[in-house]
Amino acid sequence: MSAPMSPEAEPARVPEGILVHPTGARSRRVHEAALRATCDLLDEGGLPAVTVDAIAERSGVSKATLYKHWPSKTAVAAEAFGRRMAETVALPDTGTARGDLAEQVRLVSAFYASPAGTVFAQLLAACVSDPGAAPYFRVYFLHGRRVAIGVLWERAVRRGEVDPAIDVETAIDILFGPLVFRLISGHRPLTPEEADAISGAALYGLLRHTSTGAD
Amino acid sequence: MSAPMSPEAEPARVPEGILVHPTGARSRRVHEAALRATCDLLDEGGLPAVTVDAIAERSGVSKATLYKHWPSKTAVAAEAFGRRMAETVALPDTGTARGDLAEQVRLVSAFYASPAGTVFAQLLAACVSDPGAAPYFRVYFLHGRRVAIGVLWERAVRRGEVDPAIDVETAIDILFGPLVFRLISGHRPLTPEEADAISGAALYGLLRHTSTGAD
Amino acid sequence: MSAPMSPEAEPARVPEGILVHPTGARSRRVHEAALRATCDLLDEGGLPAVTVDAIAERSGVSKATLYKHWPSKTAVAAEAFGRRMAETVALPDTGTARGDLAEQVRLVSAFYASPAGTVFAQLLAACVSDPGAAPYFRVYFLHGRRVAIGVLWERAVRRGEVDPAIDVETAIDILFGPLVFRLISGHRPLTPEEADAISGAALYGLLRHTSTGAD
Amino acid sequence: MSAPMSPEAEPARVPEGILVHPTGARSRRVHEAALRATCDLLDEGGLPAVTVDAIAERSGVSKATLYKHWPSKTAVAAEAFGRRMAETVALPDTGTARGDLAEQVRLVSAFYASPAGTVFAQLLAACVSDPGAAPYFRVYFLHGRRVAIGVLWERAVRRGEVDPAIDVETAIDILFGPLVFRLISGHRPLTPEEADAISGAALYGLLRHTSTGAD
DNA sequence: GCTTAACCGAGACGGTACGTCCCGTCTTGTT
DNA sequence: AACAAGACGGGACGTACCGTCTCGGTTAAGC
Repeated sequence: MSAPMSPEAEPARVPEGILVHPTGARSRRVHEAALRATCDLLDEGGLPAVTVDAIAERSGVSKATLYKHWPSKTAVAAEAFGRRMAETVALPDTGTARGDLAEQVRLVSAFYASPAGTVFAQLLAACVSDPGAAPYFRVYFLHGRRVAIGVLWERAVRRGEVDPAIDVETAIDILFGPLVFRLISGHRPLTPEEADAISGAALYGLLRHTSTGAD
Repeated sequence: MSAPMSPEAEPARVPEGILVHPTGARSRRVHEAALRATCDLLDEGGLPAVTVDAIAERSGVSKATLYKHWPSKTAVAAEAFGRRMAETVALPDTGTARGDLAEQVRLVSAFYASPAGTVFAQLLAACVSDPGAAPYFRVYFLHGRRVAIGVLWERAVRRGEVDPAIDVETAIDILFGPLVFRLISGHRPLTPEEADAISGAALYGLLRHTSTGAD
Repeated sequence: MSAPMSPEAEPARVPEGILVHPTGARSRRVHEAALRATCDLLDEGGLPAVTVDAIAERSGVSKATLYKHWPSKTAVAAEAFGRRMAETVALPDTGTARGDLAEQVRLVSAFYASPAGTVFAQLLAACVSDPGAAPYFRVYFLHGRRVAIGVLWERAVRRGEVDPAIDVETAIDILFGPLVFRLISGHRPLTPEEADAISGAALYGLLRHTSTGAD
Repeated sequence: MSAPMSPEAEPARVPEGILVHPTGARSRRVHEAALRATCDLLDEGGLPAVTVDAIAERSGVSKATLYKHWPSKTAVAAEAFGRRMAETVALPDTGTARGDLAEQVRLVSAFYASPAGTVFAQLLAACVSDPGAAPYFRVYFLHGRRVAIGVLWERAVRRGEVDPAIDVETAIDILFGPLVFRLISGHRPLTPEEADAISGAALYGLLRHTSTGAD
């Protein structure tokens, strides 16, 4: 809705409108303690290990206070996961849009296949039954990712390598939606080969090319 | 035992390995009663309304029996939902692959945006944390859908309209993965316009086309 | 340990030893505001409606301040209730001790059966698990009542109508203890008829009278 | 098992109407386990030590099950306390009604002044704010006591020692109500001397006796 | 009239217990 | 033998108050 697009943009601007919670020195410390404990729990047992009671016990933050800072445990986990992952964003630069995008699809595919990818899937799934947590996931995780891909796309547009009529949002979803689909439903594996097949087909399109040329 | 999903892929072979449960006349009646009750519950309150206790009470099937037929409530819901939806599959035939596929993306997008689409999202999400239910969802729902799209794709391949080097599985995921992504994360709407933007970009590819023409 | 019985005994003497709190003009205003808010809460929902948070919000007095004036919310409620009820004490004067005491038992029984009687029971009960509040209840409520009955009793003693060997405390407990017992445990109703039965038996004793006359 | 309601009337007749809970061998064992654990907790810390969580942990009975057997923790405590105390009822037999009743008042006064008396007071008080528990307290504790006193009273009536016009319920409340009042409010001590003063005044009445002799 | 110290409001916080929900297992008795 | 009925242990939920503890901001007395 309103999230600023710059890499360093502070969430303090209240993106999505409602991620508000107590402020002040003490509250900030409490907030961080809860996020740190939640990260540990995610590492140890994924999202299922993240229960409100566990966060409270591990962090020393009381349950009532947790509910004053977040609408649900999923929201805490989304913020904790998003904040940590924000550090690990590294964009490829191969010289061509084709190369950059294909590489990025490969990277994201590998990420999804990793343990962190499992957590990503659990969070994504949890947001379906926990609408209050969805904004947290979008703001603290998805948003940063989409911004990063946006940089790649803009670069490609400036170079004239991609179709400028295509919205970046559409492009992102076409490249990564297939990976998400597979991650969630598990109907196909997430291997580098599959990643290349997907990026290849997405970049060049599904329709026959020779038909436009000659033949 | 289970609904045959397509001409060649018979689930009777116990696909995915473990969809077994008691047989016999009495058991069959019990099985159907549970599925019927589950359908009602899905209609009334979506997946959250489907609890083992509710199915048992509504269907007259005891909880112990339910656990002999299915590994979890999500599995029951997946089978119930899949069976019902199997009746409503109708493939477009516009005369061109481009038209058929674009229309199908529009239809699926509309389906996802409907109440049934909400249930679909809930089931998909539930499968993440309930691995035992995932096969049921694939066999009783996804499989039929993919087979149907496969028919469209084969037709297009025979006509020479699509790139035959692209695997049908890849094509399916590129066309519908973006919709699934949006359905789950809610970061973009599922309107007909968006559906067309996606199918357009997917069919023609993200890279600039003029490059193929001249230059 | 117990409250002095004299009519003029002012609470300012700090009976029971520990009913101390900040003084000064500002504090007095705060004190009154809290009592007023507590009275309102008692009217609206009885003692259960009296929570420290509710008093604070309603009165504008902060929780920390409340704890500087009273040891617990029960103490506030006891003082608020006692102060208000102090205005409503009216002693019967029928001409005979028998009539006065019987009428008083009837009046108290009716009071116990009224909404205010419910609050009385709640306060009495609360003092069991909140020893810090008991002095407040005794000083601000019970004391006044016992003093009033003491007036009746003294009058009767002077008239020679009652047994002067019986301590006024004993007499009070025999006349009103039964009512309190019923109020708390609810094993018998608090009707005027029952009140008369109790006062009658208490005044004349349980033993057979004819036996003393004849035999 | 339970306080006899009358020589032969079994509580199974659902006294007070609603003390129902699951039956069957397993349930009976669970019921007993909960009561035993509650007794231990009462011994260790009185009613405040009886929390639903504590009963559950100590007895191995789950919270949900506890709530299927009793409406509240107070009800459990009342039943546990009542059942245990039922064993300790011993009636005096001094030869005269006067002696029997005075002795009984002394005994009850001593009981109230004992640790068990504290628990009694806590239960009585708790029933005020927990109406669902009151029937349990009446059925499992008060009733047995009142029946016992009733035996004393009947004996006295048959002997012609007490006024037959006085209902036994009234007599009981006059003799023991004062003790209960003192126990709860703490305005006077519960010593043997006070007990005798009370029973003396109650048995002979508050009015002057010389009037019956002459005049 | 100006400090300055006591008092206050606002409210966040840790803690304890609550009563509920649903799961998956197990027992009992029936058909 | 398979089933209905349903009790049970377990675990997590979200809420309600409590009593304590910072923070700043007002008084209102004493200098």
